[in-house]
Amino acid sequence: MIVKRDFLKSLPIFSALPDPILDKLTDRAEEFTYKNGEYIFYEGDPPDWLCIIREGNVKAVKYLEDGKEIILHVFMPGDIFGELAILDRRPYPASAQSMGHTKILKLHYTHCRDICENVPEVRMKLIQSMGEKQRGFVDRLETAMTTRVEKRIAHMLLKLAGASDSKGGTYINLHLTRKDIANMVGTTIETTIRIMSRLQKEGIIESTKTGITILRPDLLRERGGEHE
Amino acid sequence: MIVKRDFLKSLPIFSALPDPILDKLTDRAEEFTYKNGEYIFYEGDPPDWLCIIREGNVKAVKYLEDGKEIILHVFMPGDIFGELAILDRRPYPASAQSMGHTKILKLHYTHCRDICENVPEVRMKLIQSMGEKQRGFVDRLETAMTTRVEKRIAHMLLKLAGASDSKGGTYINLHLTRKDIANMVGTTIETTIRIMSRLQKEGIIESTKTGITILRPDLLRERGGEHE
DNA sequence: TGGGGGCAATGATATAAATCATATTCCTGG
DNA sequence: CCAGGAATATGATTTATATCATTGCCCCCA
Repeated sequence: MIVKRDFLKSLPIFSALPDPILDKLTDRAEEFTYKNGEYIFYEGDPPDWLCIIREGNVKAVKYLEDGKEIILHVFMPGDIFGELAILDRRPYPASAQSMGHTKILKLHYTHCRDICENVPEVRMKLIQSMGEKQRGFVDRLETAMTTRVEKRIAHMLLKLAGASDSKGGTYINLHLTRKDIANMVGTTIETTIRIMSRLQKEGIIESTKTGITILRPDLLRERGGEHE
Repeated sequence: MIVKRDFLKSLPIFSALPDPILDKLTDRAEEFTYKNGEYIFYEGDPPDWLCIIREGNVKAVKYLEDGKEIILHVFMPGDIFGELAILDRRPYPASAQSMGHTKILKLHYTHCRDICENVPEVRMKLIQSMGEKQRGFVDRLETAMTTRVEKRIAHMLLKLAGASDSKGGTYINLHLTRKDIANMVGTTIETTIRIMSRLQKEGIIESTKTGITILRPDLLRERGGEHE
């Protein structure tokens, strides 16, 4: 399985790994495929797996008592999630749900914990990625605390365009439904549809089946930043 | 300075530290005092210090372009903040501001980084505390994404009461202004005042100069949880 | 000791967004 | 290839909350 090995090697976290250890890791990494809407794990599950996205996208979701869904984060190909599993052994704080068809590499925590203990570079990378995540949450909170919904959506779109690898951060290579967007910014589907339609009519964004293009990042930033 | 040493020893993170290392650390820990509103550090500062609260409270704040303040977190006595300084060396993502009079112990990152490298127990504790923080953010986001302001406030009060060490989690030992509360849940001062007054009139909470008592946690939970 | 600035309180009004209601289109799985 | 559920769209109505405006209080310090 040369391809799997190369994929692991290509990840920043494992790039410094000596070959023999990498081989063993490759051996132990199990690949799974998921269909749209399937869960990789549920909130509260014992955190036994560290997951890496090979293909597709995964959303971290949480459900309120009234059934309302909150999307905490959208993971991209190459992203690692569930890394708390290795570091602190408490239950997953959210569920991980497949968006469309995905391929996920899973590593059992016992395997990578050893590596993490023994290879300082891997440990460092993992800690750095936790730091990244924390900064991501700060940003996420900033979005969520903004009152006007249009601002929240604008902020979120710009952020996603930056994260999704694309020419100049203007294309969001993701199939997001209006419901997804609503659950990311904490509003209703109807409001999201109205605002997205307005942004589209004004020529600021273009929304297709495959993704969203930000035609005028400048104007969108204005929407996201100013106090009207 | 026996007292300072004992204080450090009393912290979970340093409790496993061998005596000689603890002594050295005690020596290197500098104590500072801050008045209400003073900043311990600013967003964007180089993250040179790990801070521990000896007395008082500190809020982690961020400012939007329009000057609006967002309170990300309120730290309690014994809490550690700025720990990203040791782990990943990127600028602080938020400012730390003193609430009332505080005493802060500061450790330069070079000093504790060595300890962190060499004493696995300390490293573990630190990573665990990062995990805690991440879970805290998830919870924070959950609050922020709730639409009704009353729910958000109820959720936040219950959370604070749990964090603040008090008999049965019904007393918030903190001087929060209505503005603080507004900035924690992302609303205006007026709306906060109205909702807090209502909750007080209904006998659910009691607000005094020194803190807030939750008289009816059950009713508050209802407010925070139900869909009206 | 007296003023002044921050904080709480409250009313009136405007408005953004939730809610309710219905179509229409679009996929997708059988 | 068809049916039916999901997603998009749009209108009407209600409601929560932002916004504007004013007042009084308290406490801090000059």
